[in-house]
Amino acid sequence: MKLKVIAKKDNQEVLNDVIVKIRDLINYKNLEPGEKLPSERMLSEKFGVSRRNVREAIQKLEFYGLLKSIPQSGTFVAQIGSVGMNGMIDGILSLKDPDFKSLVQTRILLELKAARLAATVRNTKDLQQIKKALDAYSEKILKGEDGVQEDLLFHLAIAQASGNNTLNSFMLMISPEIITNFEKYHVCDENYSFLAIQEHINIYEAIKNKKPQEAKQKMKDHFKMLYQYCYSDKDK
Amino acid sequence: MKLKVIAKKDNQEVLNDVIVKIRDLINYKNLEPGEKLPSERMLSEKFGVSRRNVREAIQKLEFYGLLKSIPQSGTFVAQIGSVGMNGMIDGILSLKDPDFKSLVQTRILLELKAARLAATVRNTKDLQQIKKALDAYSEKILKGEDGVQEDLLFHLAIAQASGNNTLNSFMLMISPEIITNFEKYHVCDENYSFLAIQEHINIYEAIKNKKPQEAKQKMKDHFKMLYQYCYSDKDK
DNA sequence: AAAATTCAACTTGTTATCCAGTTTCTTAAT
DNA sequence: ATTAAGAAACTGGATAACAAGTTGAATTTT
Repeated sequence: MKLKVIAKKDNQEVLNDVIVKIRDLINYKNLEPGEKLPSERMLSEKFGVSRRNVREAIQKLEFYGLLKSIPQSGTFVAQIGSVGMNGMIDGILSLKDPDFKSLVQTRILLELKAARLAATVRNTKDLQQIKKALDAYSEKILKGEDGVQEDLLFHLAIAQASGNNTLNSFMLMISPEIITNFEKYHVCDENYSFLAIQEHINIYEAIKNKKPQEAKQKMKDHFKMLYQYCYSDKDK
Repeated sequence: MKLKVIAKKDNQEVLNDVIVKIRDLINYKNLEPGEKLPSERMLSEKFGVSRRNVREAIQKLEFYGLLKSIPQSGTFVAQIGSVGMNGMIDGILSLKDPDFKSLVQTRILLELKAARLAATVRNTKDLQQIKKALDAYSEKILKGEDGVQEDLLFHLAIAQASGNNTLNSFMLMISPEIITNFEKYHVCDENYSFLAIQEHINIYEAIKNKKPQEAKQKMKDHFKMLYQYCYSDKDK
């Protein structure tokens, strides 16, 4: 009979609803940067949702830097005016889950930069970490085993060596998705993995010798196969 | 007298502690991808922290794709092996708040790519949005007002037009930090803002005419001043 | 004996309650 | 009238209790 047609909105939907309502409230009340929002309790009552839902919405907006919660005091509008606030919330609401193609595209972008930066500012400890990951990968592949994880760590070590926090954290965010997709599509077959060892060595050497442009180029070579692979047939 | 020296660890610290303990537990128990962690209650008891702290840690690890919580069932290790898991958690724990320099560096990187992509795949609606933001910015500046937010929306519209979800969400993440820093350091003085109008127009035209390389170059020109500005004196 | 079923013990997610500071309004003293 | 002190009401955060649903073993049926 399915009488529950109306019932039980998805949690994601109610979260977005609350975000919209908070946005509308800020607009309606003309709340300016630094001003205080009504308390969580009042909002939950006004919106007809649980306080938990309100908290989730606030935390999400806090993640994107639009609100700022202060314990035992209140939740405040960040130093972003009405125009920016509305534009950003629209953007946040229309965000879709990333597709594999966009992931790879962005990953390559980040990694080329990371390689160049790492070759410029890397310190001795960074280099050791990269070398360690490189050796671990080689060992795995030469034993005929799967080296997806060691491959990832090699790239993460380079991101870390880049000294760019933002870039590094972005790399960490996309890493799991990359791994699972790689394993799903079996991107790294045996031939590829074996060739990749030398490519890794090339990248490592360039970083070691502090040659930014070369590091970038070697990384580009490394991704060439991946790029073609992803854009040939596996791109859905 | 300050007898509370030992007391009240920072919330961030206890969160990281719990993450470390979860990592150690996974290692100690040799939990493999797909296997189930002990329940939140058991973990909170074992670790001597509240269940809330455990939930926070799990949610953070879930954000980075390392765990997966399933309602009324349990929390499971993602399809990432021990090596990758440990490496990523180390990376997550050693993440520092991004500095302004790394933000700008990364922003420029993302925006050059976004401009190129937008010029390739933009549709009519995307273009309208960009135009709208462009006009709003011009209007503000010509009235002698501050246009930081409208400037941001212009760039966000391009990121959206790029069709790259990952890139777009990264742009949204760094936007508020960019805005507040800009306003703090008064990056956009009147002269700069006025010149920026023409630069925006140049970028828009290139995207409109579907000329990727030109779009990238115009974006680069646009950032030239910003780049120099940030790397001259304001770089702490 | 094997398969289907029931039920009790656990699981996460949600709601309600409590807590430790903050803020603000009242009140009293100067 | 002004200011300072104090208490009461509020606030976000932490904790505890509850609900909804899954799992798996014990039990019944075929």
